[in-house]
Amino acid sequence: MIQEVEQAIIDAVKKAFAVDVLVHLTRPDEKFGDYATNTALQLAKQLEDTPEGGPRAIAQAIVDNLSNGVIAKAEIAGPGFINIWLTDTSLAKLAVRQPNGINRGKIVVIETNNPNPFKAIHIGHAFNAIVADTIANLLAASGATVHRVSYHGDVGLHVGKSMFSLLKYVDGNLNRLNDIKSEDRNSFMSKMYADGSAAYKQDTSAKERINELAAASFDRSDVIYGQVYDICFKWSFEAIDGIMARLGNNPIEKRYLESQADELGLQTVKANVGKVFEESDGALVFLGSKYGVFDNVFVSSTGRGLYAARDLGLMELKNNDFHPDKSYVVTAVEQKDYFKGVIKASELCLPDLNGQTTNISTGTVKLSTGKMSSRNGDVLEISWLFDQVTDAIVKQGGAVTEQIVAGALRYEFLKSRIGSDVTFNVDEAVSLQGNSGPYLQYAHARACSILAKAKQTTARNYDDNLQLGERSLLRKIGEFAEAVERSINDLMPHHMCTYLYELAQVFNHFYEHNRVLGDAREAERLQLVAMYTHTLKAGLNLLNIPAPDKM
RNA sequence: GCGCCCGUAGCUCAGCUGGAUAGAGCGUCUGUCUUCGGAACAGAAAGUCGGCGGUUCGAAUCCGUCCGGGCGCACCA
Repeated sequence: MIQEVEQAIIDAVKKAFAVDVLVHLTRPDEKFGDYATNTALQLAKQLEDTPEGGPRAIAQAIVDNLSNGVIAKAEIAGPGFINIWLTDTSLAKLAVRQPNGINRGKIVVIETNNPNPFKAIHIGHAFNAIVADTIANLLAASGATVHRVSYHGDVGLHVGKSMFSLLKYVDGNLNRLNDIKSEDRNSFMSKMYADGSAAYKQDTSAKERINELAAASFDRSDVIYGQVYDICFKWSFEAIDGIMARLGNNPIEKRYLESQADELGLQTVKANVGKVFEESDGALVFLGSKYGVFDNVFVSSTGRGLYAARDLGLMELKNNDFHPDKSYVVTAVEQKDYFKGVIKASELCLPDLNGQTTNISTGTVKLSTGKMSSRNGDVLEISWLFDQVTDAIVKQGGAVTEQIVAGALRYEFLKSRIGSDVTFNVDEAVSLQGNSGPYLQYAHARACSILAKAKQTTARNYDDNLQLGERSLLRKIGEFAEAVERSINDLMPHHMCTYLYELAQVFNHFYEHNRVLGDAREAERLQLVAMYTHTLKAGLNLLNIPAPDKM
């Protein structure tokens, strides 16, 4: 349909001016039609002898030569825009169009969560996980075969810090751990890590001890150490999996651990010393400054592989497991430059993986009180946020369901453009009105309730006789595929949120002003409502937000 | 110091391959309720799009510069 309109304009320009143009259609304000184009304005620049009357005259010539069955009306407006109205039948066809599958046949692997064990899961983790999971959905909607994986730091300094506090707490008696109730474990782990971090900073003997405990995380030969580690490791992943499920994330297919990536990464770095990496102060470093990224240590002077080496190893593991065309890693923006370096290094020593990995960075989640820091224990734990949303629903007088809680949280995190900082406002996250997840869910449930009460389900063709409110709704439904395509092209879920919110607004307006059941146009309107619920649900599904029939 | 990002209504944000009167939500104020679900709808007030300069018929959008804020820059992850 869009191509038909574009072609009609191209043909008209050819007829009137004997030149080829690129036509760019936009979706203008509804009062300006279904599509608009500034082709005449562009043409004014391109044509050597501009006709008398300027862009508006050019637009007139185009409109005069416009002939196409899908266009009902074309008008010239403003400095020379051409506004186009489709026939209602064309609009109805647009409304059932499927998005383009631009990634059909491609294999994609994406990390959809990566909180570290031995630390608390906070809202920053939730934010990243929700964004990554939704991007995975978008990739799947574009036709790709998507493999969801996760990656976690199970070894290293942060483990040493937590183990320092944990071993002190346990003091040889494992029952002390077993006494901690499951709902308290996340904050317990958070405290253990924060205490360990503080000790590391303040106390040099503690620092030495923590370094030993960090090294011990690789072999875990000490019996008590191993037992405490295993218990807390299990707790951590129970918490991670539970929270990811509560957030509505799809399950992962494979979990990677840093301890698994370590050996491969270390080998790769060592095999490329002299070519890609150089020795410096006993460490193996990548001199990224030669390539416009910063210098970074991959292997420490003690010979241990660091985070960067493990990321290299992880790339190889993923490649061996899935042979993907693309691999996405969603991280906080703090790691943006770091990833540029790792990706650059990987291009040099793993040429087969060239162009495979893309780092998508999400903005920093900040609190109104300042930046979150898990080192200081200054974080908003995700369970606390679940409770806040639950309370807000109760206050509203609604029935609390996991679907609404998850919907509220997901939508809040997805509705703004990814990449820039997010100042996290709890009151707004918890809001159920206006531009929010529950608003959309409600708008869905309400429409479903009309359909449930309807007796007839006759399908109708729209013979270019739609009433105003009906046409507005159909027009908006017809933008669905474009919204999906926009989201996929940019890998930006917020485009979908914006569209769905507008769609629900148009429906709510329609709902207030047009009686469906018992009206003379019941059949036509019922069909519209059915198309609307179908579209809204499809959009919410893309965001992994449940669309309940009742709430 | 070097590099990257951000600055749009009181608050939180859309809009950025340049285009029509810069749009939402929250908050504030005013309405709608014998009708399909009021988590709704209708309306009002609120903006030098950080400042200045440039490119252009046309700039929130592109370029330069300054101011303000954030992040990153060698053995943490």
